[in-house]
Formats: sequence, structure tokens, C-alpha cells
Amino acid sequence: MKKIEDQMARQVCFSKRKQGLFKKACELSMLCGAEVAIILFSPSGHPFVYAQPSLHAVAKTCFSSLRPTTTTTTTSNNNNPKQSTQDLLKEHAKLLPLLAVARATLLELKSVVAAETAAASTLGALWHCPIEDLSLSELETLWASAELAKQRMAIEAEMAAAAAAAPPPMGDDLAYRLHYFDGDGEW
Amino acid sequence: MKKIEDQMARQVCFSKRKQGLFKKACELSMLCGAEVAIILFSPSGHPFVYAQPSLHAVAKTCFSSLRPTTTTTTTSNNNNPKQSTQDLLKEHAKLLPLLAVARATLLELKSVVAAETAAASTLGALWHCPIEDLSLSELETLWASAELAKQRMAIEAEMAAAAAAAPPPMGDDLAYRLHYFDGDGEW
DNA sequence: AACTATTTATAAGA
DNA sequence: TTCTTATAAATAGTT
Repeated sequence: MKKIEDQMARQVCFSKRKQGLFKKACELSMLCGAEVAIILFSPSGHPFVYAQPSLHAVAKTCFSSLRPTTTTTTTSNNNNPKQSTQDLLKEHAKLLPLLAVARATLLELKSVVAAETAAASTLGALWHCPIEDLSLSELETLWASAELAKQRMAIEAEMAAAAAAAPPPMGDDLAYRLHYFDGDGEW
Repeated sequence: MKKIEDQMARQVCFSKRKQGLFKKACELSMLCGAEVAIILFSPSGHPFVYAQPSLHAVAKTCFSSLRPTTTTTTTSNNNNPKQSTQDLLKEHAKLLPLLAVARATLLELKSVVAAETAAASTLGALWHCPIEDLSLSELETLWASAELAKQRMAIEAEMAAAAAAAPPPMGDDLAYRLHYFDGDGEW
């Protein structure tokens, strides 16, 4: 099994198999009550995500699963703590880059919200600090502010939509962003 | 299609379909050169991960994909910026919890490394601060320290293994942690 | 997009 | 857990 050279065939294969992969994930979560998150990039670099019940839920489960307080290790006879530490460090080396993802989302969020709500923003001074230097608790405060902004913008958009009485077209510039599979096979 | 009630049958189904899902993801990445990351929790709460080429690479691609500098939107005629902002905020609401995952990994890492290397640690004062209050740049410094600790412990483990001339048993307490699929169907 | 021959996944049973 | 096998599903090639 090798990489498909023909670009058109490769794109078609990707599209078909992405659908199949997400369907399998959907079935697995349904049949077994499993939580799953898939992040997928197409050959052309477009990102797709499937998560059940949500990426938030999977992240929370990761958190509780990885916390040392959840381990019931006292009955095991582990006479090689260094080995287990090594394994753990390997796992963390793979998981930690998610921090970069989270920071990237905040950077993007900040730029968009700042640009579109600059004048009448209810967001605080945190939006004007370099995000790289914020502590985690400050990041959480920032996110809470973003939640408020989201609610406000949702209300504004609803009013605008009611006035226009027509569904607003989606900008082509969204195509490069994440697409979420809704679980019933349609996009 | 409903959740399987019988616990034994559900576990068997999960095991089989997990293998199938990871195989599909592996094939997709091979055939199409796609990047993929899957985080999966079993019905009993055990986590499994498949990532190609690595979770780090997927996170990096997320970063470059989501950064506003990568968008070439100027040619599009997007006359509803609020709609696109809403979509973007929705996407971020799903992605941001990854920050919790990253923090969880650092918390766990810190506790293990601190416990096992307390006396002769080469790690700096950051290990002794509450991790919640560290800035992102401090977290990166902490991670760099952990990399050094990992290398040191790997060397120590190699020496110990050579002395014992036998593979060390893996502790049962690792079972609750992440398992990585290596792509060839074997665990 | 739709069709279909073929391959592959998997549920049930051992 | 692994193996077998009948059945169901996915998909590569084609139109």
C-alpha cells in the first residue's frame, strides 16, 4: 500500500475514506459508548474534525484519566519505577504539543474578535496583552470573555438574519478552517 | 444502532472496532499522505491514541492551519463577517479544551518526575511552583527541563537493564495510561 | 455523483 | 484473548 500519485485520485480516495473513518468512529461511540476525537488533514492541508460527544468532553476525560489521583497502583508490584516514568514521559512528549494547538486557537480568536469588535468591545485588557505571556489562569479569563463576546455576537447575528430574512452566505475564506462532521453522513 | 448492553460483548466490540478504526486511519494516511490523530476512550475509560506521523506533527499542522496569516481571503466576497466569526468561535470552543489536556500532562509529569528524582534532580525551581500559575513560556521551559530529565533517566534505565540482563516488567499501574498504536496491527 | 465487482470488516460462535 | 466463517459494509475503478 503506497501513496496515490495521481492528485485527483488521491483527493477522491481521501474524501471517501474520510467519510468511512468518521462513520466508523461514530459507530464505535454509539455501540460502545466510547469517547473519540479525530483530527484529520487532507492532502491539500484542509483540517477536519470528528468528536463524540465533543472535543471538550474528550479533553476532560483525558484530564481525569491522566491525573495521578485516578491511579490505583498500590496493589501492583512495580519494581521498575524508571521504566514506567520513561513510558509516561514518552506519552507526554506526544501529548504536550496540544498546548500549541490551544495557543493557536487563542491567537486566531483574539485577532478576529479584536478586529470585529474593536470599538464596542466588552472584553477587558487581556485582549491587548501578548498572549504568549499570559498565565493559564489569565488564558481562562480570556476565554470566559470570549464566551460573552460569542453570545453577544450570536444575538446580533440573529437580529441581522431576521432583518434580512435570508440565510447569509458563508465566506470562502472559511474553507481552510475546521469542518465538523455531524455524525449522520452529511456535511 | 444502539449501545450494546452486555458488558462483555461491548468490550469485545470495542476492541475489534478500535483495531479497525486505527487500521483505517493508517491506510488513509498511507494512501493519501494525510495527517491524522485519534484519541479514543474505551467503555471502561482506558485511553488509546493513534497519530500519523505524530501527535506533535498534527498539532503543528493545526497551528499553521489555524493561524490567520495562512488565510488568503482577500479574493472572497464575504459580506457577513459576523457569521464567519460565529463559526470560528464555535470551532474554537471545541478546540480550546485541548489546553486542559496539555496542562493535565504537565501536572502528571511533574508529580512523577518530582517523586522519582527529588534528591538528585537537575530540574530547576519551576518544578516547585504551582503549575497553574506558570506562563506559557515558563511551561515551555519546564518542558525543556523534562526533556533533559527524560534523557538522563533513559541512560540510567539502559545501564540498569544492561546490569540485570533481562527486560524489566511493566507495572500494572501503567494500564490506565495512554496506549499507542504502532500502525502494524500489533500492540 | 452513481454503479458494481471486489476487498475488507466484523459479529457470532468456538 | 485468538480463530473461523457467514454476512455486511467499504471502496476502487468506472461511467
